Order: sequence, then C-alpha cells, then structure tokens
Amino acid sequence: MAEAAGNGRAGTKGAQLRSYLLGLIEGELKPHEKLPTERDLAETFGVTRLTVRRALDQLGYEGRVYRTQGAGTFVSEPRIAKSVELTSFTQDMRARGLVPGSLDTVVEEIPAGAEIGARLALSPRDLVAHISRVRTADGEPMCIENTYVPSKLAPGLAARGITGSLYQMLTETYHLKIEKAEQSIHATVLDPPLAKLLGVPEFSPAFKVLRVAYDARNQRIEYAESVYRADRYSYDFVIFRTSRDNTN
Amino acid sequence: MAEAAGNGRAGTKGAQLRSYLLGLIEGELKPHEKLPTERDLAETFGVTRLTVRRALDQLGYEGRVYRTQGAGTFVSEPRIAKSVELTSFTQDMRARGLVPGSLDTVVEEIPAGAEIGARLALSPRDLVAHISRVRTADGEPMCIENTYVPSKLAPGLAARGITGSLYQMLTETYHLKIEKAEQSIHATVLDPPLAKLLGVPEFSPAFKVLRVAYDARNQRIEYAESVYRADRYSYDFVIFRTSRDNTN
DNA sequence: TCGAAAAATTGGGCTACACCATTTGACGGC
DNA sequence: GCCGTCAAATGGTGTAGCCCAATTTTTCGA
Repeated sequence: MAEAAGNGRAGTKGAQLRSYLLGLIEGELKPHEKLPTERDLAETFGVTRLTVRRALDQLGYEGRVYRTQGAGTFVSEPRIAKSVELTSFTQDMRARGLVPGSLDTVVEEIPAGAEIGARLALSPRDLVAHISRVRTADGEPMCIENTYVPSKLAPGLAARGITGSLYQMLTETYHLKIEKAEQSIHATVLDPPLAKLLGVPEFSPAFKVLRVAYDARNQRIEYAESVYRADRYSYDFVIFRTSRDNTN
Repeated sequence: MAEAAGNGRAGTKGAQLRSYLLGLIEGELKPHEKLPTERDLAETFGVTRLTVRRALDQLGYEGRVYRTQGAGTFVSEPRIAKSVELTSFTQDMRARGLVPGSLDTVVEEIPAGAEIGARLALSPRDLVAHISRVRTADGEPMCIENTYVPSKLAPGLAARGITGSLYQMLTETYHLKIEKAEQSIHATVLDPPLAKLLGVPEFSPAFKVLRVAYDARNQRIEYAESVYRADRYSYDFVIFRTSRDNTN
C-alpha cells in the first residue's frame, strides 16, 4: 500500500504519521495489540507529542484504535464497515473491492424548483444539473441516485455528461472539493417501479438517503437523494459520548 | 477527586470554554454569524489558543460551527437531529422534549448463548441480564428494545429490575460509564407481531439497530437490539472527508 | 473610479515544555 | 503465597510562542 498520494512526501507531518500508523494497524499489529507510546512516536519521528496526539486522536475517532489513560493505545478489532467517512458511491464500491457502474444515466439541466432549491439554497428558478442513474456493483443494481448540482458552480456539466465518478469530475474539472456533508437516513419500502429497477421483490425494505454536500467554504455543491437496497447495505459506525454532561 | 463533583465551574478549561461557546451558539448568535476569533477567545479567557482550538474543533466536528481559514468560525444552521452523539433512549427523548416511558418491561437472567455471547465477547454459558421493553414517548410506542448486560459486570441487575434509564442505573449503581458504542443500522419491515406492539400497520418500514457499547477501558458493557418506527425516526448526521487521499 | 497589489486578519500546523490522572507492575511485608 | 503500597509508565490537559496558508480589508496607482 503506502498510497502516499502522488506527492512524494505527503503533506503535513501529521498526515505522514497517520499513514505510518495506518500501516502498523493494518499490517504488523493485531487487534488489541499496543501501539508505541506517544512519547516514543514523537521521538522516533522527530515531532512533538501534540502532533502525535492529533494523529492518534483522529484514528481513535475513526474507531481504528482505542486509548486508555495510563495504559496505552491499542488496535481496535477490524471494523465491519465505515460510514463515518464521506465517500462517493464510486469510492465506496472500490473500497469494498467491487466494480462500480451506472445504468440508465440521464443528465439534464432543469430549474431547481421549490424542494431542490431549498436544499441547495438556490432560487427555484436557478438552474441545476440533474443526474439520474442506477448505480451498480459488479453489474448488479445497488442503488438509485438522483443528484443535483447548481449550474452556476458547474457550467456545462449537463452538456458534458457523466462518465464515472461525479466527485472526480467536480474536483478535476470544476475544482470543487467536497469536504463535508449532512446526511439524513430514512427507512422505507420499495414501490413496484423502484423495486423493478433494483431487481428485488416489491415492498422490500430500503434506505432512503438525503445528502447535502459542502466545500470547505460551506458552499453547497450537491444535493443527492439515493435509495439503497437494504439487503446489501447497512450503516455501521462508532459514536462517542461527547461532553461530560451528567444529565442522564 | 471531589474537586469538580458539584462542578460550579465545570471541570477543565476546555469544558468551560465549550459551555460558553455553546451558550453563544444557542443564544446570542444566529446561523452564519461569526464567533470571536481564536486569539480573542484565548485572551479573554486567559487560555492558550490551542485550548480554544480544541474546543472549536470539537464543535466543528459536531457540526455546530464551521470554520474557514482566513475568514473565521461561524455558527452552523440548526441541526435537524443528532445521531452522532451517544445517548440512551431516555436522554434522546428528553432532548426532544418528550417524556420517555416503557411498556411490558421484562427483566431476566439467562445464559448469553451463541449470538449474544459473541457480541459481548462472553462464553455462551456466561449469564447476562436481558431487558426487554417497548419504549414510549409521551405514551406512544416508539421502539422495541432488547438489551443484554453481562451479569458479572452488573450483579443483581435482573433481580433489582429497571425503573427508568438503564444507563443511569449502570452509572450510579455499578459505576459503569459507557463512553463509546459501535452501531449498525439496517432497514427492515415490521412483521405482524412487532407491528402490533408498535401500533403501526403490518409491514411498515423500520430501522433495526444493533449496538455494542463500551466503557473507557474498552470493556463491553451492553449489547442492544432495537427496532424503531421509521415514520418517527431518521438518522441525521454530518460526515467529513477524513484524509487528503486523492483516490477518487 | 476601479482594479490590482499590499497589508492585516484569521484559522492551520508545529515546537518545546510542564504538570495532572490513571493504570500497571514490581517490590516488600505479612 | 498473597496482597497492599508505591513508583514508573502512559495518556490527558495546559502554557507560550513560532511560522504558514487562505481570506479579507486596505491602499494606491493607472
């Protein structure tokens, strides 16, 4: 592995450290084995403890390690899945070792209308690119996706069409980097037409996911409504008790 | 100890700062208004910028503020719900201004068996307290909850019975503080008996949530299987792009 | 007058150090 | 041999200050 992401040295020291630690976690160490101490890591990498802590804290938040005061930092048991990270369908499938694809892709430019406009903080008259497609993994339908992107942020997107990853195109062509998203997950059942599209029995359970994605400047880039087959999907994540409120 | 018990001042400086900032966010400031700068906060509170940053970063992670380099830190639009935080049903309902309750509570002590044992990392023969109840909000059924706690961690729990919040009892009686949980959310439909318990039509959509909860020492405290009415529940959260991988 | 360049502001990352809180393990008394 | 005590190890919180990167504001010239 050692993805290293192009760029020889990888960005910050914290990021380098993170890569190294991920290597340890996925390579040498087994679950519940102890990582080097913060002070050791700081010394061997020539950075401060604070920098080490930031990297370890992040991994802790992602559920890859757990930390106990006085004892040490330990590798977590392997995660089943990970929905805490922001990924596109394409990334998600590739991470699972599946080949992502699309069926019935339709791209059009339409006025946002009331609902989509509200989601993207646009006037109902503003134009958006609407991408509708059935997403597949290894050729099998997995979800139905309707994505909306403000035309003024990505002019000509509708004309250009979508080949693979929308996120990739947004990044490379329009320099729009999505950094954050608000997601709302609902449970539903598939009505006959949707069930047929996904190739499952009518009234099968499904997830309906609404997502508003933002860039670093809190600008709304994308609104997406997706319907996922529940037999192939689950959401798995780690949550923490945040503050020290005694309000039980 | 003793120090922060009554907590007139709340424990750490970071926590005090957090409280103050939450006050600002929920009180004086409106969405998209600018918070004081890190340097200002540091000075007025007599703490370092690092301490301020930690508090602000945490709020950012929780989606209550957003930060833009060079510009400032701003209040986010109000959250619809929050599932990023670890709460008990009781806490969750109270936070929404509803009165939590229980129906048909059954508490028994049984051997863990294969599945529950695996979830709690116990031998199938080890005893667990099994609590089964229909949770209500303002008297209306909201979810069906089956909770399992290792008997050796909470001896006598089955005999003692449950009155209100299990989490509260675990904390106060057994000094078991849950700090982290792994949650897995599935979509399903309600079979007739469950539908009847929840007072909704048969085959209504629902969430099935599996949760393993840990304390600070990564000890498994609780395993819970819950079924929530989908018409009353959704999961809403904020996700971030974690690292700087260009692997689109 | 307006736009581009320069300066100030503000968050992001890091160094170096200090002390506290909890856990672990070794030592020693019984 | 067992168990309590105490010191060492380890993560948690905090101070003080530095430079960098992105954004916003100001300045100044065409």
